[in-house]
This record gives sequence, structure tokens and C-alpha cells, in this order.
Amino acid sequence: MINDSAVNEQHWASEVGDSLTLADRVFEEIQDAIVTGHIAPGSKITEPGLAKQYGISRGPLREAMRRLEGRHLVTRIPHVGARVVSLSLEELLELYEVREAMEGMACRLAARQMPQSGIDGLKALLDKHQSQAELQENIAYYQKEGDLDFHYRIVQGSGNKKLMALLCGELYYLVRMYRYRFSATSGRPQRAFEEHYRIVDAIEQRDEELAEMLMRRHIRASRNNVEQRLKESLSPTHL
Amino acid sequence: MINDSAVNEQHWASEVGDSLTLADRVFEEIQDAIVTGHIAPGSKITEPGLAKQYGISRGPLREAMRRLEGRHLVTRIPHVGARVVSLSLEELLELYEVREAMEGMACRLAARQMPQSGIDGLKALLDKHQSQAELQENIAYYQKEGDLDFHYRIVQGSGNKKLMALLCGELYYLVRMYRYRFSATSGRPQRAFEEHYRIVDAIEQRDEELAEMLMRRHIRASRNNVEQRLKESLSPTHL
DNA sequence: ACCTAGATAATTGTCGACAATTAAGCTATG
DNA sequence: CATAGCTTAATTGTCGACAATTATCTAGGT
Repeated sequence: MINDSAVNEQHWASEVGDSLTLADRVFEEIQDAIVTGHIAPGSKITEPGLAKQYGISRGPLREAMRRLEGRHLVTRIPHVGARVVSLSLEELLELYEVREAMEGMACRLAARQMPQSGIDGLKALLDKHQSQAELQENIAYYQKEGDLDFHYRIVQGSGNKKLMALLCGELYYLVRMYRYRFSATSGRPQRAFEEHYRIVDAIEQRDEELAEMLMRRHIRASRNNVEQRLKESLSPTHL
Repeated sequence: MINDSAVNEQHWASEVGDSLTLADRVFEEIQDAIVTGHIAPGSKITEPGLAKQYGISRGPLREAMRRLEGRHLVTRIPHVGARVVSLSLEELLELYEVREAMEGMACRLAARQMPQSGIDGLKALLDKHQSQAELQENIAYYQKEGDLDFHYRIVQGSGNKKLMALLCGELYYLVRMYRYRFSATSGRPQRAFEEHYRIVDAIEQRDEELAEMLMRRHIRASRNNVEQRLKESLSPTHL
């Protein structure tokens, strides 16, 4: 669960009121169900159905759905209903372009001002991934959540709260959603690992220009990989 | 438990259901009130107060507030209340960094695939701005909404729907919010106009690399301008 | 057989009321 | 005089009921 909303550092935000409300709980549950595909993309969702399924009234459920609407996870038409956002391949490729832009900037900022402790944490993460890869064990983890961990940490290291909110709070949910939908694992673990290593190296040497360039190239390569796989699966060259 | 009602492609894109609901109407009104500063940033908002003010019940109002929460325009603490997002100068500068990344990418994509008709529209817009600037008339418009129009069109020209949704649907509301808050007009109309002109030129020549670079430089210059003004106003060198 | 019009059913939108929790005010005590 | 604890008030959270709109089904006509 990536949802952290680590932006509320206001002075009035004490430790009071941590009891989650029904709408908040159901919001996260439905969001997870959408991301993991338990609720099919493009499917219509009815208020009485979900209310009964989650054992709550329609009031909190509507609030949860409005929050999902604000995050563009469901689209709604007045007096008609709401359905889960549908995922087209074009939009997946578009998402990669957005990530290239934003994570490239995040990587540049991380190279500028990420604390050394964060860089050490990144290197430790890479070592862990390497050992896992050498053991040929749990590679799926590296290809999926582990990759996201890496990118997540760099965005955190940028120190730009708006960037963190956008990437970690919205885009990464979509990334995981596409992964569940298309099983879009990178399919190039060794290559991606080397690219990760070079990115960390550029960050440690405080080379902003190189760090951004490598991150953009890394994401672009991933995008091209997905695009190529897609064309293969669509063209009837399976003999 | 994946329900598969995603296949029934009913006539969803019809023109039915355009009657705005109360929650939608109030959502837009409150959003506008926040952006224009009619509701002070950081101020606490109570449900009975707003409900009475807008003449609706608390139900739809809560839904509208949950949508605003999804867009990060209000922050809420369970059982305590909600307040309008506060605007710090650091966050304004961070927003410029996000814009530099995303609009830079948008400009690159626009150079790649923006139709010639859109480019002609951009040039017409520049001509209009030029004539307004020559007449020394309504310069405030150019510095505020006109500038936003220019950037808005380029983002549209990128053809990337995710980029358009993020920039036009969320970021630009914040941009306008900061303008109302700090009266952050660019303060360099002639310079900005020339930069706009060069950007359109690069797009027309389909020079992706140059287009992105010029846009990023343009936004970075605007950011530096704001940062410098801010330091001036904070340092007591007003003699 | 196909399309149209009306009746029925289901879903969405809105409201007021009640319970739960927090904030504010007040009294008593050291 | 300040503070701890209680009492009261205000706000948030939740629910069920009713109205409005839309979708579905049925009957009738060309």
C-alpha cells in the first residue's frame, strides 16, 4: 500500500482523529479492488450493489466514489451512473511519457539535494535486488513491486512535495493497475537493473544532467519494450 | 471475483444526463471560490456553514468536499474537519518545477504531432497578444489569463490525454490560485512574448529537442523571476 | 417483423434525523 | 491564579426514507 499522503505536516495535525471513517476505509478498499483488477476496468458500479457488498450505507459509499472520481479512477455521468476507468494501450503509452517527464525531473532534483542517507538506502536496495536476481528467486517481485520501490524512493528523494503527491499519490496507482491488467512486467530484468545502478551512480556524483537523462532513457526503454511486445502480440506472426 | 460487465458496450457516449447535480454545481462553485481567494487559504470550512451558504443539504456538500479532497484542494482530518490547502512559497516554486517537466514534454509532443491548424491558431494568438501589447492595452490580461491560454493550447496540442488531464485539470487551478494569492504576474511581458514566439517557431519546424528546451527554459525563467521578486520583497532593501 | 409509446422497475439524487466524537466553557480544587 | 476534570455545545459521521430521473419491459400499431 503506497498511500501515505505524507504532505499533511501542518501544525494543527496532531495525533488526534486517527480513527478511519467508513468512507475512507471503503475508499481505500475500492481503490485497491480497482487497481488489482478485482473490479473489472470499464465495468459499471452501482451504489446499492457496492453498499451491500461492503456492508455500509449509501452515504459514505457515495463520498468514497466522489473521491475516486476526483482521482480519475471512476468516471460518472449525472443520473446515469459510474464506471471504472477503462485502460487502453494508447493511454498506457501516454502514461509512460508522463512518467518520463516527471520522474526525469525528480531524478534531477534527487541528484541535487537527496541526502547521502537516502542514496545509501538506494544502494542497499540495489544490492538486495542483485542478490535476489542472482538467486533466481522471486524475480517477479523485482520486476513488479521492487521496480516501483526504486522509482518511489527517488521521487521521495527529490524533496518536491507536489511531485511526490502526483507521482506517488495518483500515477503509481495507475501503473500498478496496468501491470495487473496486462501483466506488463518489464521482461528485461538484468538490463533494467544495470540502468538502475547507473542512475544511482549519477545521483551520488551529483550529476543532475546525467541523472535526468539516464532516468528518462530508462523509462523510455521500458515504454519501447511494452510497445514492441504489444505489436508482437497483435500481429499474427505466431507460427 | 471479477465481474465482467465490461463487455456490454451500451450507448454510453450519448448526450443524456447533462443536467448538473447539486454536488457538481457546488463543487465547481467552491473550487472557484478557493481559486479566486474568496475562501481564504488555510481557513477552516464547516459543513453547516457552507451548506447554509449555498442553500443545499449537507449530503451533496460532503460529496463536493470529498471531490475537492481528491484534487488536493482541501485537506481533511477525520472527526476534526477540513480546511483549504495553504500556499507556501516553497510549494509555488515546486509547482514551477513540475510544470517545467510536464510542459516541456508537452511541448516536445506538440512539435511531433500537433496539427498545422493548431499551430496556426497559436500564431494567431501570438498576433493578438502582440497587438494588445503594442497598444499598451489590457496588458494585465496577457500577463495573466493570456499566458495561461498559450500554455493551455500547447498542452492540448500534445495529444497526450493524461498530460492534459493533469495539467489542465489540476495544476492550472493551482497556478491561478497562486496568481490570485500573490499577484504573481510575470512582470516581464516583452521577454515572455519573445520566448513564446520562439517556442511556436520550434514547434512549426518540428524540432522536438529545441521545442522542449525552449519551453523548459521559459518556465525556468519565470520561476527565477518569481523567486527573485520574492527575495526582494522579503529583504528590507526598500529605500 | 420492426418500430413506437406507455407502464413498470431500478438506480441516482436529496433531505432530515440521530449517534459519535471533538471542541469549548465552566466549576472546583490545589 | 492556574489547572484538572466535568458539563455543555458544536461539528462530524452514519443511516434510512422519499423524490427525480433513467433504464427496462410490454403491448400496440404500421
